[in-house]
Amino acid sequence: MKARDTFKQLPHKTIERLSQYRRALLICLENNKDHIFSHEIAKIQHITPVQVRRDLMLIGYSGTLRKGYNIQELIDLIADIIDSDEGINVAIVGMGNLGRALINYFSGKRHKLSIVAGFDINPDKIGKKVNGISCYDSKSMGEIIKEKNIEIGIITTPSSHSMTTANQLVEAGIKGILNYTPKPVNVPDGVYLEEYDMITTLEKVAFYVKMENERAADSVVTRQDQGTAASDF
Amino acid sequence: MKARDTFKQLPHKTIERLSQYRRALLICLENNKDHIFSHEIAKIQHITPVQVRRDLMLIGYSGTLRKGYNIQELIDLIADIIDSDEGINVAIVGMGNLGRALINYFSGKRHKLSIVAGFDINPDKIGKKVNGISCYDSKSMGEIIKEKNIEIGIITTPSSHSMTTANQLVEAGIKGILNYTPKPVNVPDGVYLEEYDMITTLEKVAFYVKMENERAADSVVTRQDQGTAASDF
DNA sequence: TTTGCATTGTTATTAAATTAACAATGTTTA
DNA sequence: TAAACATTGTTAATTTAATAACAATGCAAA
Ligand SMILES: NC(=O)c1ccc[n+]([C@@H]2O[C@H](COP(=O)([O-])OP(=O)(O)OC[C@H]3O[C@@H](n4cnc5c(N)ncnc54)[C@H](O)[C@@H]3O)[C@@H](O)[C@H]2O)c1
Ligand SMILES: NC(=O)c1ccc[n+]([C@@H]2O[C@H](COP(=O)([O-])OP(=O)(O)OC[C@H]3O[C@@H](n4cnc5c(N)ncnc54)[C@H](O)[C@@H]3O)[C@@H](O)[C@H]2O)c1
Repeated sequence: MKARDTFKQLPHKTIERLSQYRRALLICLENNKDHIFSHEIAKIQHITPVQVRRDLMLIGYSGTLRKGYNIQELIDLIADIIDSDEGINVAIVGMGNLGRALINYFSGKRHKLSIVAGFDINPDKIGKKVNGISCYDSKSMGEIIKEKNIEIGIITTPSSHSMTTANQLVEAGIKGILNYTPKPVNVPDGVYLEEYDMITTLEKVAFYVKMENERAADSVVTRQDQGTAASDF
Repeated sequence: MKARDTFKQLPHKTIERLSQYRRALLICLENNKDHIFSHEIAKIQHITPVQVRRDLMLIGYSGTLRKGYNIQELIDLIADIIDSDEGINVAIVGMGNLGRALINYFSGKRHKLSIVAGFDINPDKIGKKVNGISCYDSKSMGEIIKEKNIEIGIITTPSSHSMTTANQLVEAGIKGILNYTPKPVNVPDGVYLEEYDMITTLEKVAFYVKMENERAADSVVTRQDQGTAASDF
């Protein structure tokens, strides 16, 4: 069994954390650090040091006792695991507010993951460039995606068009889809799909804020109750 | 124990799914459906019907045998659980590409969750409005947040400023923070924090696409190997 | 030099989340 | 009317993820 085969069995959560560790490590590297302890990584990511060590164990990386992990080595290893050697090309479908924000954001950030095309149906947008990325007519998706060897599609159309767009992407031979619209899509087996839902996260925060508010309100009531009870004596 | 107390113990994942169920249900309602089966919800959300039924069991909702769940009722119940009666006010800090996209997106969508202010440090942005939302100077965060009773802050500043911003928000008495920058922040206990990392998700998609590519490549090799082996006979 | 200590790496345990199993029930069909 | 069926609701089992426990190691201080 090849080393990379063991990576296939990494827990999904570990994959996510590796991406996050790398981000933290890159920042540390900029600050001229060369080694880092598990508890330092843990602090940054709001997790436990054990979790960090366990993840690193799973990818077979060893640190140095009392010195920690070599940052550059670890970055390289993570790259080995999650990046693909040749890089992966990405397209954005729907060059609206979010699509453009994403393009601006990603431009020239990651070597191995590059947005190389945008698609839209609005004639005003087709043919224009955003941050150096051309916007093509959605109708030409099939050709462009093959021509530019695009493997991942990001959907940022209005949600009413998410399914059509997913179908077009699948038809064009895409391998992975990241759907930012709040309307989930269906794709056949073999196409990796991630639904990325911004409202859910905000609603989750709101829920726990609400819970905390109620807890606080309750504990005031409880304190009053106790007070009354005490005055009975 | 009040009914809402049982909700405090709902699994985190269930909270997330409730938000997603509601979204799906609202769409179904628009299409003039009035009832829905667990397997229909499941299909939309790419999960199993059992998961749906289990979640609904946890929130104590019962459907009708062979008829499914009453969509409106379920929407209302979910609202009871995750929304707060009075609504929650939200602020965006960092009125850049992402901040503006979020404002455009949220404007007039959810009653119970409204973005009511933006903050920035760029004089060109301060005093302007985006989609009806005023942009204030970050310096006045303390006052405005109290004045407008804002409980949740969304951070969309450059990542170099995420920690400063989080501190300002905490200082101003915010209850929950949603951090969209790739640089995690630290907040004291009692402030609910969610780190929302867009790169991680894309990198995750890329990882599984890569795995699939390698699997496909391997299986070609395997097939050739088998071919060779067979021709030995 | 020795003792204590910080830190890693790994196994064991616990907790959280998902899935499976199946009884209950009322509807439809034969 | 009876048999088959679709669907819910719930408990049990399984899987996945996180945490705890602790041995091993070698540096630092005494
Ligand atoms: N803006 C946000 O912050 C935000 C946040 C979360 C989710 N979303 C979701 O992202 C999606 C886009 O949001 P937005 O604010 O950028 O909307 P937008 O209206 O600004 O942009 C949508 C773009 O998609 C194009 N489009 C429409 N139909 C298309 C099709 N069939 N093929 C290709 N392009 C098509 C439009 O011409 C437009 O340029 C929406 O589904 C929204 O719900 C947005
Ligand atoms: N654009 C995206 O699609 C995207 C995606 C994922 C993550 N992000 C993250 O979101 C953040 C914002 O991205 P963007 O593309 O909108 O950047 P941007 O540069 O367009 O916007 C940043 C805004 O923050 C303001 N700002 C700077 N310092 C501030 C401070 N201390 N207080 C208040 N405001 C301040 C700037 O004036 C600017 O208006 C970044 O951290 C980025 O990494 C962006």
